[in-house]
Amino acid sequence: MKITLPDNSSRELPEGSSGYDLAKDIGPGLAKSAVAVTIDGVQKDLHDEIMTDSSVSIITIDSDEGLEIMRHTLTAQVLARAIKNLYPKSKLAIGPTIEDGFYYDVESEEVISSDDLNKIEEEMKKIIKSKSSITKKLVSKSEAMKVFKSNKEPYKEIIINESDQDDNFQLYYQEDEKFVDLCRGPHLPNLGFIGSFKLTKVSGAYWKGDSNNSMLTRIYGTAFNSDKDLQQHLDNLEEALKRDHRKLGKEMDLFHFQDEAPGMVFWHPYGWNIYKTLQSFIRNKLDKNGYLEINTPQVVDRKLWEASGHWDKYRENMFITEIDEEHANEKRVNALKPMNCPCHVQVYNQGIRSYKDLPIRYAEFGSCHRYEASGTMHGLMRVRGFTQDDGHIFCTQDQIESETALFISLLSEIYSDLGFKEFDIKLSTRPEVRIGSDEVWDKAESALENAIKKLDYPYKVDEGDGAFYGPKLDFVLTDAIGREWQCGTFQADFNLPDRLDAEYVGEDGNKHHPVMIHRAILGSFERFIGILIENYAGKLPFWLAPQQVVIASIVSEVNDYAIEVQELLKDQDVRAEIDLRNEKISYKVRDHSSKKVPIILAIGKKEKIDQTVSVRRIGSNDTEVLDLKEAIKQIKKENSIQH
RNA sequence: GCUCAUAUAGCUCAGCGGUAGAGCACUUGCUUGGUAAGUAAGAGGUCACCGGUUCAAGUCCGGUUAUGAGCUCCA
Repeated sequence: MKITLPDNSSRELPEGSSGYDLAKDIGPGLAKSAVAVTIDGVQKDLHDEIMTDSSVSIITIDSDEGLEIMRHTLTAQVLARAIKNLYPKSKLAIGPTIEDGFYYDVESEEVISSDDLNKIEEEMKKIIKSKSSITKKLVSKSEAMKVFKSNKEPYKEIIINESDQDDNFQLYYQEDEKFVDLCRGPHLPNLGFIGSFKLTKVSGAYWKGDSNNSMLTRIYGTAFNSDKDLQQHLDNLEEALKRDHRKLGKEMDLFHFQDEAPGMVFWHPYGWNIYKTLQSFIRNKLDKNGYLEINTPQVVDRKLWEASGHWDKYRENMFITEIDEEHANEKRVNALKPMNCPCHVQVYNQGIRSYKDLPIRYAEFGSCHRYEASGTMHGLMRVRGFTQDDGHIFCTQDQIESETALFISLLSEIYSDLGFKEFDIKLSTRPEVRIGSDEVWDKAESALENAIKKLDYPYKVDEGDGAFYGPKLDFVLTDAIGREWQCGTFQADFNLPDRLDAEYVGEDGNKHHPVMIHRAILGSFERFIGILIENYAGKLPFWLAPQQVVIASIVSEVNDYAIEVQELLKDQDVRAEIDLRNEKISYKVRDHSSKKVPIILAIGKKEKIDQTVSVRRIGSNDTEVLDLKEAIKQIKKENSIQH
């Protein structure tokens, strides 16, 4: 039979040859590092027989595919077996690979906690030491069921039962045949290929990811082909930990949380300073882009939420308020707004709108409250009280495309100014359950799509992921360490204007419902500031930094000069502070460096006499002595780059 | 909301049945020092909250609240 290789060359091999035979035929080095094969695009075990002409490529251990197969074997054959050895009563569920690692879900009567990971790792090492080969048997559905019934593995039975295939269930065994796992394969040919690994954490996870199902114990691990790669990965995790905005927020004295108000931020002066700077930056951009800023109530009668549909669909996430009966002369139920949109429609509805008024772009730094489930909160990233850079555009269907284009260019300008040069766009189209005619959806979807195309941005389409009320665009930015954050959103809405009776008088003299577009660029200030802190590891760009310059005196006799420098900087709207403490300069440098102050100006006798300053920038160990006037000029310039 | 873990001084953490500890930060004294921690002394705690076991509970047990890692959720 004829085997075609990836470089389009071909070889003749006898029928029934395996990938291993092929590798051997090509060269001994390849045979040594081969772990699996791809036959006509499908991954197979290295020793699977090939019966017909096909195109085959060998997967080696050092390839990405090989690494993934190694992780897969590690979890399904080694971790699973180790768990069964240590916890014989446990039931195996599933054990897939994930980015950088793998996990295995098991049901266990005994509690397995992170303290037990060492013990499990040791057991895994014992298993690996055997360097056992891995073989498989192909069995029918009924045989597979029999095997796992006798092994008392109910989750495997469920998996087999729910499968639509009747034959070719793959059972993988190690040499001693004391352990068997059901698996789609492929696996390593033997355990000698297992590299360096570490179990990282243990947590709960629902069977099949459904919160109605029972909670299983999930054991996570990470694995690489070499110790070096593993260490690199662990170092990266540590680096991410160093950037944690909750840790930096404490160190930089930006904000805190406390028990009495879970999920609500107590902003400290420096943190609030970042917030204010960011807000005025956004406000300025919105003003220039035709938005009209408004402000609407926080506490609104349930009647409006009933009319908008939130009372029905969103109530479990709403903070509902009641007025103390003793003091109230009327009983009414209010809710803290979880969204601004219904209130924006109320503003729109005051007065009669003409098609000539459209588009109307309302913006609000809308303070919202949502009752998030307790386990979901996470620092500034997921809170219960937050402020959106929210906006609603009321326009005609024909204006959707031009509004989309305007929005995207505003968004990309803002992201770029904030240091995020690239972002991805995701277009979500009509879901199965939706309102509005197909004709309207056609029009709206193509309006969004055309706008992106004309701006020549790449985008992905997520079929069926739109809201029931209209298609949407999501904007995902990538931070300095490669993590993705969905921030911006642009959602057409055919529903709410109708429900809340928003209308305009058209050219034809008749009343029509406008399209309403919900849009945000940052998402929420709280979350975005969290993202900024982590992206910059606390070292915010000069214009965003809460303390921009600290003037540190080296000896007390120059304190008056330090104050003079501070005043000059303050005159230029620079946030400058002085440090006149009776401490050594190295102490002061350490202190302010750890607080991520962008510029430290050290001042001693020499500087006072020469009317200079010694400039030290965060992230640099060098200092530069500059003429005072020149330094102020430079700092002023730096502060104005983004505005 | 679910699983597991955690909660001790302003911060980071040790203590794990027998009268509460360290480092840093803070206050005071000495020190005026040239770019990431000078030095000595002092002050600082209902050991998250409620209950139980015990002669005796930060310490063991139960509950509550919050936090962390995941899961689920985030029209």
